[in-house]
Amino acid sequence: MPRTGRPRAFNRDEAVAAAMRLFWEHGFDSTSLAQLRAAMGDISAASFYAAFESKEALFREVVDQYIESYGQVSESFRDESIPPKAAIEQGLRRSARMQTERSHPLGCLLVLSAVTCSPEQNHIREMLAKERERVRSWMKNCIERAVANGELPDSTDIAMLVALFETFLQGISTQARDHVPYEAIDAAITQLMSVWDVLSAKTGDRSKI
Amino acid sequence: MPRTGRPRAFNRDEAVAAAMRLFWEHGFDSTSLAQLRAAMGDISAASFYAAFESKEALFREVVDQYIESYGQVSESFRDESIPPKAAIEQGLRRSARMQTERSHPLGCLLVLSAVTCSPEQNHIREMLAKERERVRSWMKNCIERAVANGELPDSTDIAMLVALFETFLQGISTQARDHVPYEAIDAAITQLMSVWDVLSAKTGDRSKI
DNA sequence: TGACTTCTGGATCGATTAGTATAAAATTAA
DNA sequence: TTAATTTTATACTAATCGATCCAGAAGTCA
Repeated sequence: MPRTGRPRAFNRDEAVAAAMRLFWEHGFDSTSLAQLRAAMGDISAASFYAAFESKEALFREVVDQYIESYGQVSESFRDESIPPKAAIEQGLRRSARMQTERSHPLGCLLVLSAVTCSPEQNHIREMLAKERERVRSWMKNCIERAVANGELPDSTDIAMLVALFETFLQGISTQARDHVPYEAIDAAITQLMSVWDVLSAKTGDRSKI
Repeated sequence: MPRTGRPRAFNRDEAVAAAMRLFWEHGFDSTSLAQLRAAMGDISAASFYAAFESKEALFREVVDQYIESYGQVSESFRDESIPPKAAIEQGLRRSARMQTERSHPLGCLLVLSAVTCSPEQNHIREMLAKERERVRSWMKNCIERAVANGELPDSTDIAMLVALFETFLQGISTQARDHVPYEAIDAAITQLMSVWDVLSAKTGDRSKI
């Protein structure tokens, strides 16, 4: 926030939002500086590099912004104010809804925008992998909480359940890209959650002993 | 197959296999001609274009080759010689195993190599989307067969079940890239298939009326 | 006003992009 | 041996890549 000097001629936040759209739609590698600058209000290269150090720095900013906005749907997975099963179900439904909205690119930016990239940009890919790992750890904690609560039996294969829900969650991105309607995915979530009941029934049986 | 002329100094099939590795790992856009030529045995640009018209034509050849080799794991979904449930389960398990093998890039080429790309290469993306659509139709036929067989009730929401299994199937690619072990995904498949029993139980109940 | 600070337009950087032109090399067929 | 055919090496396009330089514009502050 400079107090002196010539004021910036474009809105920085809007520019980041426009960049997010492009990275989300086309991925990091396939989004060019020329495209970015055009979408950010036809700003010059000098203006771009003055405001955002580099393409990579802008992308990191976009990822942060994504996590704080659209990515909030994943917060359900670590919401301990609701029961574990409801947390997972809500997280899945909100993710499916968000990723199929037509007001922005389809799918999840964290899954799609650098799942493949050139060897030089491998750290970008790893950065997104770390973000996915964060969500995975929330999911794991959520299921561990269910076991601790007695909702799921002690014998529950936690890694298996994490893989089950995470695989589905990540699959939503490609499904959304393939224009599978929200309603179909939402109905699939309902069905997917029935495995929770299959597992929890075992605890219920044991409690009757 | 030319009968005359100077013989090709490199093995065409091996070159396509090497190109497949690169496209699989880095995606269409992020794989450069220079990388391709280096991996294909340090062939010259002239040799490349003489043997494979263009980067795009090579990619199409790679996709065909992929479908006829690694992609065969999806054939289970349209194998009518085994019951529908077994067909889906086998397709998922084989896909998970293939995609987690370390002898080649992780995940599925059809899902990963052009899920994002530049606007100019959108037809490449659509080409892969069509291939995924083919698999989706096999899955749909498979489930329709189960309904026809009475394995699943007439009331079964087919689009929902297709979405359930397809979302999981496509999610395997990202899971594999994130180094989730095969064992976890395989165990998740076992659990996922339990929803089939939940649904088929309804038919079973009705048959007892 | 003038000093200071920041941003912008425009030209440009070297490197890399996919793809080509040309002619020699290496083969088969006549 | 010669003609026809195909691949090769080498050099080279024009365009684009991300990024930089510099001079001037447009502000704030003393």
